[in-house]
Amino acid sequence: MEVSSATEKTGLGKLEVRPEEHAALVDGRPLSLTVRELQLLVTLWSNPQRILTRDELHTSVWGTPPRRDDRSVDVYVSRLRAKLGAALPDQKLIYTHNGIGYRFSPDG
Amino acid sequence: MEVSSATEKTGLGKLEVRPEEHAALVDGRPLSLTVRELQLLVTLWSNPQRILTRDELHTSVWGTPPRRDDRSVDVYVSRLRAKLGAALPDQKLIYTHNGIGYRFSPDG
DNA sequence: TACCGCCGATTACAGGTTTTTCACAAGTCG
DNA sequence: CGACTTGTGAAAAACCTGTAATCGGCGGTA
Repeated sequence: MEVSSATEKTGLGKLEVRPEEHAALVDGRPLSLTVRELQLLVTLWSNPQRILTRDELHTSVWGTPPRRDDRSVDVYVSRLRAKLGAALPDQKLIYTHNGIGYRFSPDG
Repeated sequence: MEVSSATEKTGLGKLEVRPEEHAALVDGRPLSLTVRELQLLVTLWSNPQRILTRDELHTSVWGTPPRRDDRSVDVYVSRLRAKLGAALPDQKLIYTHNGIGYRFSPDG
């Protein structure tokens, strides 16, 4: 039985993001992300280890700052987490910073 | 009852594509594909795991980018799926990426 | 402890958009 | 002619999106 070299040691798959190809891949296989989900992932992934505010995220994905009490960012983070979690169990990629926003950290 | 060695374990037949021979075979038996259907299959099959836009697909098969609101690619994907599905039940080969295009993934 | 308010996480839902599929007319070629 | 292919239009189905509603955890306070 063959396992990719990425998984055989760590048990963790590898995430690749390819904005030009409209794709996010886990072990070479594309995830089924919607356009918004991918935009959000690309934004987070482009700023690893950095805490992005909801304002920044909304502006980057939707083009405008969020209206007051807008929860779109949270909802899409949740949807993204669900799909990433299904493809990469045991790997936490998106961290919440209370009162501020979110952070993408590939390493932990 | 005899089954080919390819199917006896997995229940799944094997798809071969031979562009030079203008043929697509399932367990050695040629599918009855039209020229366009075969061109489309070859294009998809040549780019496994890659999301191809309608533009790319139309350009590859028809030689020119699609006109606005052209749904030819969708229609031929549908026809291709029907024939592949008849020959290879329980095998999903062509995935839709909403708002973008299609992807050929032999493995799942 | 019990209660409350605050936030983020998740689920539900309605509207809109995109894709899928079917039917048909026109074209091809023996 | 007869069988088949091709591209288009349109109805039906599937999916995406944004908002609202619900859930759940945590901290403060009495």
